[in-house]
Amino acid sequence: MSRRSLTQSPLGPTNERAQALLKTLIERYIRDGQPVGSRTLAKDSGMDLSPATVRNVLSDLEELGLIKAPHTSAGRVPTVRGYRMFVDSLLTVKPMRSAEVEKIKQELITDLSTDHLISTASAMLSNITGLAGIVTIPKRSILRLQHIEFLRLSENRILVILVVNGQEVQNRVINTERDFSQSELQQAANLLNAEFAGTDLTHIREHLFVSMQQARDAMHGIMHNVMSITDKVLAAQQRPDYVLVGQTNLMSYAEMSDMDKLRQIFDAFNQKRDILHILDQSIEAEGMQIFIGDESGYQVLDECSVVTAPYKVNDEVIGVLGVIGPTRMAYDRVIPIVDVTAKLLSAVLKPE
Amino acid sequence: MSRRSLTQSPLGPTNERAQALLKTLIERYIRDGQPVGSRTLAKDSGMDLSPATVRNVLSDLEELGLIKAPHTSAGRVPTVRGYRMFVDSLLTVKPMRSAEVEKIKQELITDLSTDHLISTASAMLSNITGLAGIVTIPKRSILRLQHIEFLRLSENRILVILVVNGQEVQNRVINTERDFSQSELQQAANLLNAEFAGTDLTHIREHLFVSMQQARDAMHGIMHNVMSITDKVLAAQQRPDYVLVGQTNLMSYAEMSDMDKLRQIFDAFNQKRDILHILDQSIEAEGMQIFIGDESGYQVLDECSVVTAPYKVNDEVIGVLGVIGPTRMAYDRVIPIVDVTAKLLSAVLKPE
DNA sequence: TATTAGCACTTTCACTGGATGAGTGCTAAT
DNA sequence: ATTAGCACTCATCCAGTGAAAGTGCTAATA
Repeated sequence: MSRRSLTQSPLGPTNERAQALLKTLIERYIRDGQPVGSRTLAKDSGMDLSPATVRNVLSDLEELGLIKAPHTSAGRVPTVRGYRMFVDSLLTVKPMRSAEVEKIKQELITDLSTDHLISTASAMLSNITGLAGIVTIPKRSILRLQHIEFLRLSENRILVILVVNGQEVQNRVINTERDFSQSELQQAANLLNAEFAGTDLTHIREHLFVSMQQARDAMHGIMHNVMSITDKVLAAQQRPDYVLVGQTNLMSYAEMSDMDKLRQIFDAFNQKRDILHILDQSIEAEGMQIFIGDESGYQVLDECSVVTAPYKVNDEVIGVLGVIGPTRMAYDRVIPIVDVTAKLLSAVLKPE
Repeated sequence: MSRRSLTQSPLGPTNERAQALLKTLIERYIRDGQPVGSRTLAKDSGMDLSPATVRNVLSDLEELGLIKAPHTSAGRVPTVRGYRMFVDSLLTVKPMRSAEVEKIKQELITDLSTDHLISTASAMLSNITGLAGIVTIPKRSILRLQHIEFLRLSENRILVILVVNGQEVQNRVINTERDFSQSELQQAANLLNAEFAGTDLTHIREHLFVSMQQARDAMHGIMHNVMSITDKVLAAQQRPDYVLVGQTNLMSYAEMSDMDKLRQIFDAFNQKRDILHILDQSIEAEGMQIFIGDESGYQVLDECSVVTAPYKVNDEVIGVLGVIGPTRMAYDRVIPIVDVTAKLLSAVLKPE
């Protein structure tokens, strides 16, 4: 009995047929969003089976929790578990058309600043997939100081300009208790540049106190305050963030027609907290991740899937990108797109 | 006959009653979004009139194009012209609660950077009105150079850091034909800082060529290239932009329940072009502006109103803020909120 | 023993035809 | 000038109906 064999060896050769049917069912459902019935599936499968036979198989699949029927006389629809099996073992990915790859490549290499690069990548993802594209701001754990500069804005505010990794500039305004003259600041900057140029920011912080001791003796304690300022600057780490493009694409899908639901999703995008948490998991996994429906652990996204891939510099993961769309997205197309885009972005970000 | 007198002197004392009824009708409609009928209006007006009388007046108002009936047996709904008359001459604004004013003030003064200030202002507008808040990035026409700095990133890329107006920092990466050494750049920066600190950027550009002539003679033409770089930098003006907060608020309104419409509006927000054009008009007008429905000239916004006010520094308009919401927004509450927020933001931005 | 034809059954969907209610415009009375 | 009265119009709700789609089960079949 097919029912028992499927349970016993869900991937075994005995059920090739059941799996093939599951596959075509999901492909069909992804294509046009309608529940798929036995008759349609029998035709679509190309397996010369009668609808009745298909029905038996569908019944088994339903019992396994891979598909379900919205109501008695509708066709079947994949469940989260169904999609999971689909992407894990049934999916045949469609490689990207080389024209598309080329397009992304072109767009990315003509870009200069990191910030703009991120936006472009997000836009590319969104455009090509027709879903929402998302790219996190890279968090460089190796922040090699190239140049630091202090600028006196007013009596108790100092602008700190940090150039790191030969690419990025960070501006931070900090408040101080006492007034520093521009020449004092200049001195401090010179010292720091001489001492720490090319060093990782975290290293600088560690060594700062040692240097501070020496400096105090040598320079009448003037540097003491400056150093503590520097420490302040280094402590203020940038909070994680992302660039999201094309959320309006989601509005085209029927499963998002519920305004309340949609609003909750958009609010989650603005909130950023939950979304970032999902993306974080992809950073940790260091590989592609696919969250289907409520697998993400967030109720709001229970009709959404998230496909992510980390991007790296020097073999270190510094960010994540991906797409967000309805659970019935075209995984076979989307997965390579996300994958390739991550690789391309990694390549472009590679320090020269 | 009331019909004729209304046409002849639309603001005359003869029609105080018609105007009062129009006012209460609109107020009522703004309150609960349902077409208002003669019976309800008769009660609401507090004027001791029979529904029949009210009907006659409504008939007149409809003929004047101030209200219209969605269908025969529905009540009346204000037209754009009706809203226009309402805000122009019938509206009694509700001053903000001082607690709210205080809240905005607190939020704004605890903020440091200009960028963050803009975001906060936008968020405040959105929160208090329950609509979408929008604030343009200030465009300072007086960009007084405080400090310029060149940094060699690679053989043909230079990072330019501009500090202007003692507040803002602008980073620009430019590509050059030939390689400049850091010391060359340092020289150039020193020269520029000595010569132009405190000067307006546009002035600098004008005088740059004169200085260039002199410099060429004096410095063997090394400066020539640097100067042209500087010119390049100054030419690249920042493109206008805005911060929009709370677009999801719009999804609560029944008139936005049409997904297509909503999507078009959101797309317009992302496009930015049309929205910026509307905001520009408020810059030029130098005062509060209210665009009701299609008055904005954009089809997508035909069920939206935009209330804007410019904000200034030193009596010069440098940006616009406002809210976007459905045409039936609570103008009496919204108008003072936008007005006050603009004034508060102006105050906070005042250079020290 | 696996497959299939046949059939009764269920449920959605689209449509229909009142019935209801809200609101209007007109007319005639005040 | 105002108002009561009334016929009329539309949207909305509801129940009912028939068609379409699809299922599960049973019995026949290869």
